[in-house]
Amino acid sequence: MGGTRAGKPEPPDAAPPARPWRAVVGFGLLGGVLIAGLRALEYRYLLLQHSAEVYAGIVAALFALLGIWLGGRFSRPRERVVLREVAVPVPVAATAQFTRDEAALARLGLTPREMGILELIAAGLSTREIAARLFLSENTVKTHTSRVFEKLGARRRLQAVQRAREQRLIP
Amino acid sequence: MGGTRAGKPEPPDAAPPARPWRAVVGFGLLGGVLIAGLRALEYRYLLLQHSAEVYAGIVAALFALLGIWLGGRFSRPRERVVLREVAVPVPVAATAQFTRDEAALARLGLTPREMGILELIAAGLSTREIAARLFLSENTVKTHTSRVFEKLGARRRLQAVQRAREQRLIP
DNA sequence: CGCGATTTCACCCGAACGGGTGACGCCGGG
DNA sequence: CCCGGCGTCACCCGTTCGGGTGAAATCGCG
Repeated sequence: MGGTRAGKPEPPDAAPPARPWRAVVGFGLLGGVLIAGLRALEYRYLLLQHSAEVYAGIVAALFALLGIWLGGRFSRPRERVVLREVAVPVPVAATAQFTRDEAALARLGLTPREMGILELIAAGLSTREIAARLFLSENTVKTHTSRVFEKLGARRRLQAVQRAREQRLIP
Repeated sequence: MGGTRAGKPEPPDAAPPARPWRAVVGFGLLGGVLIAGLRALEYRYLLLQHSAEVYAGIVAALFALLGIWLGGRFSRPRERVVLREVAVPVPVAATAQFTRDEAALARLGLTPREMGILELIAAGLSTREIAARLFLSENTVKTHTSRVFEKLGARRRLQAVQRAREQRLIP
């Protein structure tokens, strides 16, 4: 994200702040110096017959270049929005309904209750939330989760979910 | 989101089409006309004693303005890349290898580091294990996970994984 | 009926996690 | 040059989790 983190409601970035005046001042100064320099040159080596034209030409060229640079610098952003599409493959059968591997379930010896708990764990619910949803005490839920863990050989909820997923017990 | 989160591999689209030479030619012509005009003026009304300075000043100013205008004209508009996800149906492909939804990633503003941490979390690793694998301090890992949580709006590791999965950030 | 499996609950303790704050170095852009 | 984003790390505090033990109630089945 461009600006602040975490903010979801992010209005398009405002125009860049760039300080024109600073450049304008520098611009003026530079111009003065240039003119002074040229004048000094002119007075020191009065060698140009038609100095005026050459003089003007040089000044014009220099200032034109300077101007171009400045213009490029301060022309308001003029941003061009480029739409880039990223392909996000969505399986035709996105709704491919999941079927539990009953064999694996039997092999692991997970009871129905434990299976239910496991599903809720996989759904990201905390022990407390599971207890609330199933009208159980938190202790009970913890007991079940412990059993699930040992049957799945997991030491953490996430491991359990991962194991269960690769055993096709949950989608 | 500053949209610009874009990928690094950015082959910037070719430069804007605008034809510079036309402007350059016009620029030159205009310059010539201007100088000619000023010269005529000078010859016609030989009224300026120190015409050179004034002359130069005028030319400088005019050309500077011209330059600014030109610069603004040709400054390449900076591009703002907006990612858009487009659903591309893919054949049943059971082994459909996973591709991350970069748009979602940009939208959420997850940094590469955070994404890496998220992947390891999803793999079921504990904070300590992640720290060990990435040669980081546990505190650092915790900081990253915290950020991941707030960006994903999750309060638990499992919730984060679940969110990430449904946003197609991880398989 | 008795036995084993299942489900329910309690308590305790140490480890892990979540949340907050502060700080430092680096880098890239205005 | 200064600012902001990023990555790194520390410390603290409260909560949750994981693990262990124990113990009821319930139920299916022989």
